[in-house]
Amino acid sequence: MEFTARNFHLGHTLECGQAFRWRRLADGGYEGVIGRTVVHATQLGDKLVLAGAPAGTLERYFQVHEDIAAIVGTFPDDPHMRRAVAFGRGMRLLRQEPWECLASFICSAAKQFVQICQVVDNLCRALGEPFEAGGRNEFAFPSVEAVARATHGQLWSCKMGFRAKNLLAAARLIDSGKVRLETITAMDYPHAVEELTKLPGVGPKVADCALLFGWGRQEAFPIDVWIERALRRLYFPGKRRVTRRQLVEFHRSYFGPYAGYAQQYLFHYVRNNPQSLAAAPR
DNA sequence: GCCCAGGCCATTT
DNA sequence: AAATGGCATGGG
Repeated sequence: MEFTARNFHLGHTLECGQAFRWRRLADGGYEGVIGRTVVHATQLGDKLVLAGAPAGTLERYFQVHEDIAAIVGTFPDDPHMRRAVAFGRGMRLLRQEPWECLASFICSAAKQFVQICQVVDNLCRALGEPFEAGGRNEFAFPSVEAVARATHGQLWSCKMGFRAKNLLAAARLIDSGKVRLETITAMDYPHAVEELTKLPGVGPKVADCALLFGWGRQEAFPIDVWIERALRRLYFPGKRRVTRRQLVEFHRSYFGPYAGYAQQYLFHYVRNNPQSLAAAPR
């Protein structure tokens, strides 16, 4: 499957920390699992070659239709966002399967990207549906039911530590119908957050990640330690006692209709350029 | 050994 | 509303 996609940067897209099942191959391409398929992705300029899954699946997952230039054009025009956009040019948000995204981010709390990938891989090998691809055994991301029926010990052995009991309890709440992920789509943003945060291990940050990367909700603006640092040091330089509430008010009024996108560009930038936070540039 | 990592939660001020 | 400590694990 071949697409012509302008303003598309596969590397930034797959390595900016939004998805955890991709690995970079020696030839510069990427390989990852979407549903029950292994997908191979490579890029040469505007030419994007995606193989291994039906075209519709790939178009949706990679959001091929999105006009990144137009989205980036809505960002506030300030020095920090200009640098973030210059650094991550072509990065786009994926549309992941909501449960997989939610469960992965439950496992992400206070862990680094590489570690999260390892835990997610452990989880898939332990509880995911096996399938064969290219002569190799691969594993789908485990279903809600598979996780709900697992034992605490099985999750524990995936090296997710204290997150194990949260993931197990969350899967059981969803499996029993007490929290219904299918209802999230129709909810407005505040209700969606309220519903997701009923799940143990899901606070505002994890809920925002799931809503942004799984449900495509642009109002979602995950505030992790890096984004909090970025907001404070870049947009409130030198000010003491900036409250959480002020940060939320600021980002909701400042970043525009694609705030979630802006957040990801900023995150990717500061995460890979820590010096950008050392002394606030003007 | 220490500190921190794409947090959350209960408890305390 | 904000601070604090606990919760597991691994890397610098």
